[in-house]
Amino acid sequence: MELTPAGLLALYPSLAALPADQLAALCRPEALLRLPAGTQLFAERQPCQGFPLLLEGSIKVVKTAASGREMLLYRVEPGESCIITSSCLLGHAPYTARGEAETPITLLILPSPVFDRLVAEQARFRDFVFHLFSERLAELMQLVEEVAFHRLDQRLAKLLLAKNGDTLHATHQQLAEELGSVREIVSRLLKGFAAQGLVALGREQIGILDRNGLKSLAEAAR
Amino acid sequence: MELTPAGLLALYPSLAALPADQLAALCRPEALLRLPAGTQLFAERQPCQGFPLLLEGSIKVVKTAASGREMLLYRVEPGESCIITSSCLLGHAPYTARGEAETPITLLILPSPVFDRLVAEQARFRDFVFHLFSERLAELMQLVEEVAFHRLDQRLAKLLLAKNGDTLHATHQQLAEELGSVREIVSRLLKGFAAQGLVALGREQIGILDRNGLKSLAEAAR
DNA sequence: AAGCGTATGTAACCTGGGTCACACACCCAC
DNA sequence: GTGGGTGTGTGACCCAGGTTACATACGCTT
Repeated sequence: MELTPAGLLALYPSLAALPADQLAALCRPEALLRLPAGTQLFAERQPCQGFPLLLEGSIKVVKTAASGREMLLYRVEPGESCIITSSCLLGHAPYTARGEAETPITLLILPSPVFDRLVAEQARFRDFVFHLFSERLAELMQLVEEVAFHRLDQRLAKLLLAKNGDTLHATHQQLAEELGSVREIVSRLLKGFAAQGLVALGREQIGILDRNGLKSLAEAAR
Repeated sequence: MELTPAGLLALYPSLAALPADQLAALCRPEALLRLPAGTQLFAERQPCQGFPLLLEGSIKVVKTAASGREMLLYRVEPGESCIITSSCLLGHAPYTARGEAETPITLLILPSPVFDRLVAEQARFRDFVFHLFSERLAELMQLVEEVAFHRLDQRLAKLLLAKNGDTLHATHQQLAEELGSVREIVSRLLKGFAAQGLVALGREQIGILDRNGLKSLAEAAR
């Protein structure tokens, strides 16, 4: 991808206040960081030297249990920032989660001084950063509720609905890892869904047959 | 409580950069908000008109399930801010959790303009705010892990250990609500702890007999 | 002391979901 | 073809924890 100032602003309108020359400087190809899928982003807690903006691809943030089971905390998509990475910069908190590139990704690292100046001078950029934080907080609070109070079939149904498109490509193992469960259970539940005509199962793919059915299952009282 | 500038700074050193007169203005008794225990802070999502600093008391932030079961997400203590409240200000995110004064509390609301100016001009205050956010994020991520992967006895043991002091005053119901469980289970587990000589049970109180024992239980592989 | 409200004990039972141990089934490379 | 890797189906079993339904027990008021 060629990154143009206009393209950058389209993803990050809150950068609008940067002078044109600095914007151009950020867009130089050397400023971009391209990493292959599977890269571990902050497992090794290397000190991050800036505020990362995700331009392309997707990052998943994951907790790993002692047993080896995994669970997705959230994803970072283009237009967002991997605030968790920046948090070690901003908040000096040690994080225990793992960040991993789900796809090949392109990052733009806002150097610390640039970030500091933007936050200090640009109310709009500040709002953007605060917004990122509070979105994540809200998401995590929601996740706690779901894990603590909702049954797995409901969470699975919700997960299926969240993927847009009629058919979705994922292994049962991958779904289990998003939910913090194990493959067998996901298979069992999916079989149940299929028996109710909610989905059609195939190797590495799941066809959504009845969105409304799934939705009502996901929202059922208990 | 009489609030003096020195007292305020002791709790919130990051306010050090405020000019003396403004600091004094914040400390006027009229600026303080005193609320009785049990006050609902942002259930009704009244728009918050500033950034709240907690001076005295403690606030609990709680999720309530459809079934009526509750679960503590985190507490806000003096020296912190109820960022979640401020988040609706900063991030415009709708929150679904409930905030409640656990004890009588004293709040100081930083008016929006003062907050904005501090964040814009004072790197130290900015750091403080970012730090609050990232602490909460880390805590919530930890909580997700515990709820998803740890058994209740381990979480209960950890909870008991977290309270300092040898004996702790709480009903089983209250402990259950912190954990997102129910009274009977907490009673059952506590009975087990007592049988192992880890705790001594009494009406509305629990004596910690063997901290190390509890600790090793809390950290056991599974 | 009678009576009520609140905290606790506790047993029987149920169920969701995790574990184990397989059997297949598909796909691709050789 | 054939054989191995990767995904899936499935049944038997187990266990943590939630539900229901009580029985006490303690402490307070009247």
